[in-house]
Amino acid sequence: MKHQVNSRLNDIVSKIKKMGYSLTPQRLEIIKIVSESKSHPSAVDVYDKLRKAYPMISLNTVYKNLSLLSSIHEVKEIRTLQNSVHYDGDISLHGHAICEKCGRIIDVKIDESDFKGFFDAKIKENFKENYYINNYGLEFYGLCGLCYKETASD
Amino acid sequence: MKHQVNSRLNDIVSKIKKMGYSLTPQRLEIIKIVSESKSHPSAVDVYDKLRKAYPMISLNTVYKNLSLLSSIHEVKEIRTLQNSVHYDGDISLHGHAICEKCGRIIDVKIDESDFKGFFDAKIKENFKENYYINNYGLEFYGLCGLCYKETASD
DNA sequence: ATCTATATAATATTTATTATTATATAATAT
DNA sequence: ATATTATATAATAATAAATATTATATAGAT
Ligand SMILES: [Mn+2]
Ligand SMILES: [Mn+2]
Ligand SMILES: [Zn+2]
Ligand SMILES: [Zn+2]
Repeated sequence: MKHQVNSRLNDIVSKIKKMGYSLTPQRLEIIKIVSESKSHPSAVDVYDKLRKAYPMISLNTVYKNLSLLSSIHEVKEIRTLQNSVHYDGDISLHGHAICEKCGRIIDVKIDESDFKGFFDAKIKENFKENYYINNYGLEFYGLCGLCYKETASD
Repeated sequence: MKHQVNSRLNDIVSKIKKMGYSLTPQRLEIIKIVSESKSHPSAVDVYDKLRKAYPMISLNTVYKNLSLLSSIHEVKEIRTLQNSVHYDGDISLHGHAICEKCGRIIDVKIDESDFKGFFDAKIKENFKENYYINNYGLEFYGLCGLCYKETASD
């Protein structure tokens, strides 16, 4: 719902400002696109959307800003098997189902209690000392609904 | 121990043959290297090791064979944040801790009961119909022991 | 031994990403 | 407001991993 999207946007924007980065129109637009998207776009996908509002935008600028957002942990990078990086504006706890054929990425719900019961336990038993974990990834590779149907009908 | 490594090698070799692929010396050597390695090598890493025995080996051949092994699910591809593909000859159930600074990949133990309790449950509740999962990924991103120490002493 | 299919090697090309540099704009101070 | 400075953007060039192409070599089959 709109309300949540906006608060997410505000969170990112205020973090950007607090950390001393300037808020340019291009940067704001990139933040909007990536935070509102549900489709895990690549840098080029973001670039293509941007060009409507900013026809002169440089792809480099997109990469720079997505890297910035990633470095402050406001977007998550996802790597599919067709080896380009995709960006997720939803940094909440969840996993991904990645289609090995078409590359489509869809969200997989994980709730907090699952996390406590599994990830947290794994971290505790595997990384006792001198190891700092600040992120996790959970992926299910296979065939998405569409590609599954195609394969079945061969 | 040696015995297990050899049976693993035999498994792959017989699968290769059964599927109708020919077993060339180069291919055998690549299978040996990747199935015996514990360090999750990249294609170039494998290439460099190969050159001792086969100075004329082509990098393309390495890529082709690693892709082949991946396609028959006898090696797993791993992507680090520095965006090159690494190969894991150990296809048993386990996760990876990936260092965001140096890219080092180390194994994280998961036992079968954990898997049943978590992955399997997630698969069942998220992918009811028309979705085929044949692989999973579990990663912990952070700083490895060495990089952690470095950062701490800054 | 010959034939045919497949694998390899050498080379060229593609594609995603990063680096460089010049220009423009935002934040800040005057 | 204007000038100053630091940062961001745009245009361009460079890098590096992976893939495609083609010719040669080799494995497996006849
Ligand atoms: Mn997501
Ligand atoms: Mn491993
Ligand atoms: Zn698909
Ligand atoms: Zn490290």
